[in-house]
Amino acid sequence: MKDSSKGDAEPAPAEPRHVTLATALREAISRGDFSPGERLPPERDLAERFDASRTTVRLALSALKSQGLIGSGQGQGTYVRKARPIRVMAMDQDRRARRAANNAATFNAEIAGGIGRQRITSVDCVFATEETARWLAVPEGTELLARRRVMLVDEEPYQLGDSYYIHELVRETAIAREESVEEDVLAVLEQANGRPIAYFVDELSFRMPTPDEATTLRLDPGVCVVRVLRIAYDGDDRPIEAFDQLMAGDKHVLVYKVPAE
Amino acid sequence: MKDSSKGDAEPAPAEPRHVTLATALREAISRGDFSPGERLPPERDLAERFDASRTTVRLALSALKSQGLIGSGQGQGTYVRKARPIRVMAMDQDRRARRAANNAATFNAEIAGGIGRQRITSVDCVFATEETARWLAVPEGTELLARRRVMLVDEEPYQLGDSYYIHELVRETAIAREESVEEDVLAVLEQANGRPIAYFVDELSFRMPTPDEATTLRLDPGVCVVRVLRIAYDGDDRPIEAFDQLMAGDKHVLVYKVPAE
DNA sequence: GTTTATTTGTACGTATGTATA
DNA sequence: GTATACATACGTACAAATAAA
Repeated sequence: MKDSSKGDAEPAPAEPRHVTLATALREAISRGDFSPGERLPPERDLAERFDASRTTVRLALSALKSQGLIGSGQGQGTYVRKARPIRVMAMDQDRRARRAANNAATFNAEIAGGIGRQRITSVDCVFATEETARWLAVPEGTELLARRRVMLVDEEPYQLGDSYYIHELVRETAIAREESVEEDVLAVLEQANGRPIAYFVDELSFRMPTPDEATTLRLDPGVCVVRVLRIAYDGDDRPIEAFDQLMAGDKHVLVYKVPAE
Repeated sequence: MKDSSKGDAEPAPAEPRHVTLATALREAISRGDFSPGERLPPERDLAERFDASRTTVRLALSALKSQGLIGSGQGQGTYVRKARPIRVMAMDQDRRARRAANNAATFNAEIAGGIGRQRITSVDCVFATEETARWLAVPEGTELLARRRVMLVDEEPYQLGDSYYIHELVRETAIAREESVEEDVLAVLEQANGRPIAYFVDELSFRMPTPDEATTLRLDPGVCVVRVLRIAYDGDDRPIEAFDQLMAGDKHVLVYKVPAE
C-alpha cells in the first residue's frame, strides 16, 4: 500500500516522503482547498491519509512553517497564515508636510492605514561602537544619545527602531529627555544642528530574526525581517542621525520613488 | 522516561531541551567558537555532550538552519554559514552614466564588485494579467512583451527578473528580439516611447522563497527573498516598463538615497 | 467555571539510506 | 572501498495548551 488518496501511477518515488507531502499540502493551499485562517486536518489524520508516520508529517509541516505558509499552536491545530502588510512610503513628495502632523520620526508619518503609535523603550547615553561611530562619522567612544523604541500599528508591534545622535548636539533639546517628543523630532534636530537635513541614505538588508527579535516583534515562524539603516545627512554631507530599524517582513511593503536623473 | 536520569540540580528547566541547545549553539557561533565555514561537532557528539537524543539535537539544528545560521550536507557535516552580500545602489547620481557602460537593465549596472552578467531565459509575447495590466496601466488582455532573465554574479545566480513592456511600443525595437540587447535597454525604450523616463517607483516585499525559487536561486535554507517591483514612468506619469525582480536576501544590500524634500 | 477531549509540542529509541570525504 | 555523518522514517509516550462540553 503505497499511496491511497490519489491515483498517481508513479513507480519511482525518488523523492523523500515528507517532500511529497509538503508539496501536496502547499499546492492544496495555493489552490485554495484551504483558505487563509482555515485549519488543516490534524497531524494524525494527515499521517493516516498519506500513509506516513506523524513524525514525517511534522517534518513536512515544519517546512511549510519555515516558509511562512502555515502556523500552528497547541490545542488550536495547524492553520493557513494570512498577512496583510502595510505600505510604507519611504519617499513621498509631501512627506515633510505630513511629518509635522504626527509626532513622527522618519517612517512614522508615512504609515498608511491603521493607527501608528510609538512607545519609547529607553533613552540612554552610550559610547559609540565601531558601527555607530562609522554611521555618524565620529571617533569610537564618542558620547551618543540612543533612543530605542517600538513602533506599533493598532497595538501590534511592527518595527523596532534605535536612533543615535551625537550627544553634544542634542543635549539641550527635547530629544534628550525621556518623554515622547511631541514635536517633529527631525525639526528639533535640524534646529539643533543649525542646518536642515538634505538627504537620507537607506541601507536595507534581509535575514531571519533572532529568537529575541521574533518574540519582541511577535513574529510567526518563517517570517523574515528587514533591517533598514537610515542615516540623515545635512547639506555638508555630515551625518546627524542614524536610525537603525528592524521591520517585520510580512507586515511591510516599502515603496521608494527614484528619480531617473 | 520520567526523569532525566542525570543528577541535574536545575529545579526550573521550564524551557524545552532543544531550545536550550539551539541557544547554546547560537551563542557559541556568535561568540566565535565556530568561525564561518567551520564544522560543528557531529550530531551524535552533540547529543552525547548535551545528554539528549539525536532527534532533539536535529530539532535544535533545524531551528538554526531556518534562521540561516548554519548549513549542512550528507557526509560533509554541519557548518557555519558565511554570506557576503553585494551592495546594490538602487539610486546613484551617475547611475545613468554607468548605465551605458554595461549592457544594463535597471539594477544591472549598479552591482558593485564581481562580474555581473545576465542570461535571457525567454522573450515571450503574453497577455496582460490582472497584475501586469495594473502595473502598466493597460486593459487586461493587452499584448505585452515579457523578457525573463537570470542575473548572475561570478556565475552564481543572484536575481531573477521579468520585464514587461507594452508590445505595441517595443515591437520594432531590439527589445523584442531574443538576443541579448547589447545597447542600453532603457535608452532603446525611451527612444521608442519618444519621452525619457522621469522616475521609477520601487515596491519591496519580503518573504521566504518557494521551493522552485530556492532551487533556481540556489538558496540555502533559511534565506529569504526580496521582491522588488520597479515600474518606470515617463514625464506624463505613464508606466512604460514593469520590472519584477526576485533577489536572494543574503546576497544583497540595497541602498537608496532619499532627498529630504 | 470545571472538566474533558482534541491537537500540537517535546522527547526518546531504533533502523536504514546515501552523499561525501 | 570504507568510514563518517547527515537524511529519512518508523514507532512510542507523555506534556501542555486550547477549545468544546
